[in-house]
Amino acid sequence: MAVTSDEKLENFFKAVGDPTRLKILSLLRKKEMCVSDVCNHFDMAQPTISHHLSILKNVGVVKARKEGKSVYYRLNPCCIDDCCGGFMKRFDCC
Amino acid sequence: MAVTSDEKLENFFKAVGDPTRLKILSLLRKKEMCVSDVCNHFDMAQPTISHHLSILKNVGVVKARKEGKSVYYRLNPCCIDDCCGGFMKRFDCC
DNA sequence: CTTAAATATAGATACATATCGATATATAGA
DNA sequence: TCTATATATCGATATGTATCTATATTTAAG
Repeated sequence: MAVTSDEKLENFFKAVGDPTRLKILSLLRKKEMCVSDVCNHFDMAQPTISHHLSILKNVGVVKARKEGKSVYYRLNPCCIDDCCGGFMKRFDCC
Repeated sequence: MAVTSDEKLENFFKAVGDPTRLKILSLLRKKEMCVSDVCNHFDMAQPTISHHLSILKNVGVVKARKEGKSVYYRLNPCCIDDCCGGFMKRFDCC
């Protein structure tokens, strides 16, 4: 398996090293959700949530799917596997 | 095994989500190093490196040992295992 | 075609953090 | 004890980022 680059790891860890985004990921653990669903779990403006979702999407830890007026976000566990697993492997933690 | 808290994960990911600190961790992969050893690998002032090392130490991913005038830092793989492994487990990535 | 709803983008601002130089602290050696 | 070396701490500054409001974009419904 190819080694995960430092840059990818850095961006991934930066993305998940934020309390709001950690909570969003936990929300998406069981089922996909559209933006307004996610918003309902936070006391933040909608553009703020959109911004967090786009950061998560950019690193690949969530994926988006458009349906009608809504955009549904879902978890992409492969990304977590790649980054966390790759990081652990680098330090012989597995 | 106890679940790793969101706060611990957040601080761990914040700590490793930085290019300088990622590189420091890679340097410590094979052997422990004192602060000035680490400094020799960067084009940064010594207090900056000390600051990065203290962040890594605070989250537990490195440990420090004093010997004479020097302070030696070494990797603590258990912490990586806990955080990355715990995160993967949370999302059924293992 | 017009309106309403869902989401994204833009611009502004406040807060966090990375970095530096100066300096304090601790320790070994003369 | 005095000096030199290694590291940490402090205060200042510049850069990055989270957040907001306002607005643009897209799509469904009437």
